[in-house]
Amino acid sequence: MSPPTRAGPGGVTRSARAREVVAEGRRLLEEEGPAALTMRRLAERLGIQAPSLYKHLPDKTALEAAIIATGMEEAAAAFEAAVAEAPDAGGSGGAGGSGDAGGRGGGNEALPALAAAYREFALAHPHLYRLMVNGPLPRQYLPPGLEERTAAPLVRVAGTRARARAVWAFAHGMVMLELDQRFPPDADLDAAWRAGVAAFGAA
Amino acid sequence: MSPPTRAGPGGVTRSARAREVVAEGRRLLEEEGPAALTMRRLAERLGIQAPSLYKHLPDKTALEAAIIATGMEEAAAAFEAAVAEAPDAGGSGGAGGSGDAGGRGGGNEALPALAAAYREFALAHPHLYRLMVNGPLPRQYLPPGLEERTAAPLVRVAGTRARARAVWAFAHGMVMLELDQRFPPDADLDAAWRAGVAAFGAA
DNA sequence: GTCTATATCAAGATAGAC
DNA sequence: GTCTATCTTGATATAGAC
Repeated sequence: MSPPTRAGPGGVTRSARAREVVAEGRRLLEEEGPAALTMRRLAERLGIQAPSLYKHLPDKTALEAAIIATGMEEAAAAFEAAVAEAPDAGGSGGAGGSGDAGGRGGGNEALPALAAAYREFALAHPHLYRLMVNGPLPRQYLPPGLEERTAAPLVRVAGTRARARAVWAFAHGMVMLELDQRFPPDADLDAAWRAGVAAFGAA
Repeated sequence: MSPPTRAGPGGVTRSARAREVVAEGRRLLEEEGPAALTMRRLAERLGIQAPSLYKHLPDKTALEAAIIATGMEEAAAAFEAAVAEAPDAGGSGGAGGSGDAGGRGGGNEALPALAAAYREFALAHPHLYRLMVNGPLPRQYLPPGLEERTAAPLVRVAGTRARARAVWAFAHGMVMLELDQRFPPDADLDAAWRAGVAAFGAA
């Protein structure tokens, strides 16, 4: 029987064992942070020696790219669910195409829901989020279309691309400043989120 | 005669030589990025050996904190100038205190001016900006009041603290996403900035 | 204020046997 | 798929002489 491989990120075929390695790498990252994500520590957790990892992954950047891909899949699903469940929004699913550009007028709940989902994901996976957004995306190692899929819900809700980028920047900035503890300890971050969402919702 | 020292960051007295070391460290950082900012490379640029640096600075984190302080002073001055020069805004300078809270109504030019100054500073000093905003501020090593002074122009322009934090997040997010090349190469970033500034200006 | 010598640590990665 | 042995690199920092 042929080995149980599947198409993986970037069209690279990856073995089942490789997927286990990536999964353990993600666990290590999420539990102990980026500094702990070394080939040695990962091998230790898998009960093997570090050089053995190179039988499954070409190098560390491939490991990181694969971890990023798992995070983006999850984030995309969470964003899609948030928009789908919000009233007055993309209830028609993703098949409709370009017809319904929400966000016009006042009563759309999709933007707050999406903002909440974004914040929730980032705070639930701080180290993963940082890895995902730090520096240029390793696009050549990611499954085609994944980046677009992750961004799609926001583009739909925001109306225009310019607004989508501005809203993304707001959410990303809020999350990073919160994770980096740049706000005063007594700052009301819920209020800041509301202020931003209100500003973009009003226009 | 006593050595020409001055009060420095955190109230620590620092020698003239130490200030030269910090200045060279900043140059190194800005020219070659954070990975190049090592004690060895810094010493090399100064024409001395790495261990000699420890006669002037206790350790590397103190060096980074001192570099951050120089950046924050410059940023604060730039933000103050931007607000002061904008029409219908803080023309009365910084002495007036709490009286004029701009940003109400429609015609205020202070917010766009401040946003432009923020972007300009970050893009002119990308590595320095990253060092300044990456991770928690080393507040105990910074001159007292510097953080507040840097934030003050935005707080004045935004009206409320919640809005100030939201606007900061937007600007920070835009800058980080731009520096990290997370937007598509053909994205119209000026339009995204305008969309964000318009949203916060309209409310 | 600068030097030499050195301690300590840890990283990514390769070669080649089994 | 895993192992051992090893290479290569590079970092922060200390001790102690001058």
